Amino acid sequence: MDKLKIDQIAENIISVYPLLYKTISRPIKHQSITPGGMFVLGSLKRNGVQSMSDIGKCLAMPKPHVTVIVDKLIEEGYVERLNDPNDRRIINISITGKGIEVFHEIKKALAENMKIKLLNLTEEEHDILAVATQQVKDILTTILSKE
Amino acid sequence: MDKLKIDQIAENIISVYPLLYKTISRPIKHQSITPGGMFVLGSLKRNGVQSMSDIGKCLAMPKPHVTVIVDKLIEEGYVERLNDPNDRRIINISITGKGIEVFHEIKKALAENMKIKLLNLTEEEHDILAVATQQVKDILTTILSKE
DNA sequence: TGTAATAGTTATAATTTTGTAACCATTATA
DNA sequence: TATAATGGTTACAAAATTATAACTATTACA
Repeated sequence: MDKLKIDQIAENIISVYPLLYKTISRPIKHQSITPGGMFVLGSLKRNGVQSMSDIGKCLAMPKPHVTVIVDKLIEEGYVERLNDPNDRRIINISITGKGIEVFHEIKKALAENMKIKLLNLTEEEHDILAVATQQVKDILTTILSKE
Repeated sequence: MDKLKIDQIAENIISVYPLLYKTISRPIKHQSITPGGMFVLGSLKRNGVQSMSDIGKCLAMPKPHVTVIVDKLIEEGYVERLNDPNDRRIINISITGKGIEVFHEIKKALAENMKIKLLNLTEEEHDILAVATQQVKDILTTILSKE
């Protein structure tokens, strides 16, 4: 286990977060959705139907918080509750057409917002950023979905 | 401008954001510092002395919030106020030795926390993550340092 | 069957973040 | 000099996140 490399990863993550935050939080503003709601929609969009616990695990979010967020999303018609036929304790959450729509809208606003800034980059940097963000996403997802 | 690639970057960023936040916020808990305080320390550590407005701009944080956070950081002795000799309206914030210390402590806790999870990864994945986070950091920093 | 474990909700409180408006001191400018 | 603009603080309210504990319903298992 290379200690130096882990320190570097930690350092990078600490500095990247506020930067990401800056690029992401603005487009979400003015929408009828909170950041938490957006994350839940994103998780459902990526992973398909998920139980309440699954969502909490995926986003490292406490269960009561998931309940609150899902309640609000249902109120807006962005997701719906489904009973699990095999285990009646489980409640599966499914994103609706309207939910997918609003998710794309926000993603479009985010892309639009980024496009202005990305204009200053070279084609090569675009490629690097596309691959690098994908890799970070994949690996962190793997790490955090365990247990 | 490759629209598809930008969409992919936007998509990745939306999914990475909550994951990063969770990896950061957990180790910070139980410390005498909030995520916001951590971001301010990080900004000062990377950019050196900054005015209140600079901090707000760098972190896309409203000014009153910066004041509140800096007040708390000063209370703990992690940063200090410096008067600007050229413009008496400006107050520059400088990280102290104690601030650097606590920043490193938390980074160590973050690294420690990640180490456990990183154990499940291959050496190759470690390399990928180290490089990828570095690239994301560098490129986003470039983009956002422009105005 | 009886007990423990799991899935989810409810309620409540504390903390953090965000937003707004008013305000003072200082600087820039017409 | 009078006025506007800038940097920062204060005060307040609202929203979002986090944490905890108690609770119901269902399932697993000894």
